[in-house]
Amino acid sequence: MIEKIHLSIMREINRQGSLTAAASSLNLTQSALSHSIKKLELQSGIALWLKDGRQIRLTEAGNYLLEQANRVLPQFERIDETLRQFAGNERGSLRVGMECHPCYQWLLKVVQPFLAQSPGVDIDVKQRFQFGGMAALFNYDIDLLITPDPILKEQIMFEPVFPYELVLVVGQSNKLSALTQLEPADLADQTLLTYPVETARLDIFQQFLLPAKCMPRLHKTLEATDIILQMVAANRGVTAMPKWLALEYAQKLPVKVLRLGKSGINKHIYVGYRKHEQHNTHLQTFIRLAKQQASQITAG
Amino acid sequence: MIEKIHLSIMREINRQGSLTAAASSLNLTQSALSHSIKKLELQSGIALWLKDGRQIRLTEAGNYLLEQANRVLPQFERIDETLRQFAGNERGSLRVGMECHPCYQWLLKVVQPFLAQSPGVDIDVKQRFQFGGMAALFNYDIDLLITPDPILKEQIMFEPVFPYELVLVVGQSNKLSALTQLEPADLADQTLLTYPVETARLDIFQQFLLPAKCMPRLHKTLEATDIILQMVAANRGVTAMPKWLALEYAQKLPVKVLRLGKSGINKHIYVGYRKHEQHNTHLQTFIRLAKQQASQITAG
DNA sequence: AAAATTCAATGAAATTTAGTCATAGGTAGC
DNA sequence: GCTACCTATGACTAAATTTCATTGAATTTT
Repeated sequence: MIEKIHLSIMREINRQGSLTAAASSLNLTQSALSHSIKKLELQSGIALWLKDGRQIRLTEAGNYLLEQANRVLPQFERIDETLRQFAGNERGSLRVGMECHPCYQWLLKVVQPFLAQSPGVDIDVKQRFQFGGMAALFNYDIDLLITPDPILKEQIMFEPVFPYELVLVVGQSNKLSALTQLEPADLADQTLLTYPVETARLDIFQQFLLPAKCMPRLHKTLEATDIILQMVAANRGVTAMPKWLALEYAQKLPVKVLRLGKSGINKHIYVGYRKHEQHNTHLQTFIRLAKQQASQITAG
Repeated sequence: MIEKIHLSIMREINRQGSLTAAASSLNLTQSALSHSIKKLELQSGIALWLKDGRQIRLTEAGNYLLEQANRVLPQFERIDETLRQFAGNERGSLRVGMECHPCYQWLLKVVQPFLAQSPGVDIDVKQRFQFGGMAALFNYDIDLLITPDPILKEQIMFEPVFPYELVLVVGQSNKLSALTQLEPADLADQTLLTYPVETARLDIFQQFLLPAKCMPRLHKTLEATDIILQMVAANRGVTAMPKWLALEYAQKLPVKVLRLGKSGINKHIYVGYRKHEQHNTHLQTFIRLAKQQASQITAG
């Protein structure tokens, strides 16, 4: 069977023009090379060189093997180089899972500087999980989970990166827009618009409506944040979202931002990762950039 | 540096799902494989597998290497297979040199059955030589030389494969067409059409005209046999060619075939090859088919 | 829950392989 | 014919790979 060393030998003898030169170029003695090629020709059962006195000429099979050497060896060199990059943390990918729909805008602002400063590292964002974000983290489907609802587990580490207040957004023509804060009962005659996820994961239900045993008149789900906001602006419903995002929309659309309850619903966005990967460079770079971006938004 | 064995290990562990299974599939002990992968990871400076208890999962770098293994290893398998074909004489190529323009038609009839019976063997025909066919044979530019004029040399072997008579072809409206044979002087008022090669290699000059110190009225050269014959048929000149070929044309065109001199010019086509290659299978196959084809033409 | 089974890791020993050394036989150029 | 250079070969050595024997750990079976 042909081995990589055989291809190297073919190439080097061809480059150098003689066994002796090729041998020293391969850091071998001439003797070693002579033994090697003899064995190679014996094993493959075919002459690769015609040796006429001290001049060496490739046979047809030898020429074929040389061509293959010139084709295959660069592939090995490329593999070596790429592995070196992996080892030097200059290459890799970070698979980010998102359990926080409105965070998408913010994530984009983290991804951009990350890609800029780590040219060899790719980012993949996943938003749908068959068994939830935690399971995805456990199963190595993702490396980082962005979620407002961390589940404490032994092998997973969570860090808060972004404090936010969940607020209600209503159209300016909505009767609620007269208020600055509201109580659960105020939603009894409203249409609530949310992302299409289980109510167990919607804080407006878990932390506001359910404790007060209230429900909105209607609950509709929509995929896209922009469309939800358009609906709210047209007074076709109300929605809950992080204050920083709501304020951004309030600049462009006729909507108003209301506090939920007296002290507001205050939450954090967390990033979670496998504990034993806490020293992963890409992971930490990403988290650092995430916190940085978050503080800019919070401050602004 | 990554070696072929490393790629094989990556692929086999992935295929088999465990070290133990991969080891036996590679005809190694589990221990050997364990040592190998440890060394590989140590050398490359990067973990290729995440080992959680007894279950093995590829890291990102490992997955990359696996992909490369699945890409590169088949190339080695292909190389092995091709070399095996070379060794078994099922592959190769025969570079045929031609110093006999009109033989081209005949050569085609030899090439066809050759290619049919040696599917792995290619034929390359060369007709132009910087320093002549013999030099090409010496320099390994060709493996076989087809020529009517063998030059006897120590290391080159020639065999006659095809006896032929050189005849003159004239148009039916040419005054010479009344004859059945002619003398050198008869060409004194004729235009002679030949291939564009040195007169030293044209037998009509060497063996017919020059000994009698005669010359044709005009000597024109043309590349293509078919065009030469068209010219002859239109009585724009006369030409010399092997009788068997001339007779073929005489069936299709208004031309007549004349003997050159009383007993005609009788020649042989020879094949020459390097003596030490006399047992080369492809060479002998070709020569055998050539003789066979020649005898059919001579008989017919 | 205990026992049995399967799998991977490890150190030491054994084996195989590859390489070196020393030398001989050729070829090309002077 | 001399010299320099190249390749081939056999004996020896060093290095690597592989095996053996054993351990510890994770699953599966009973």
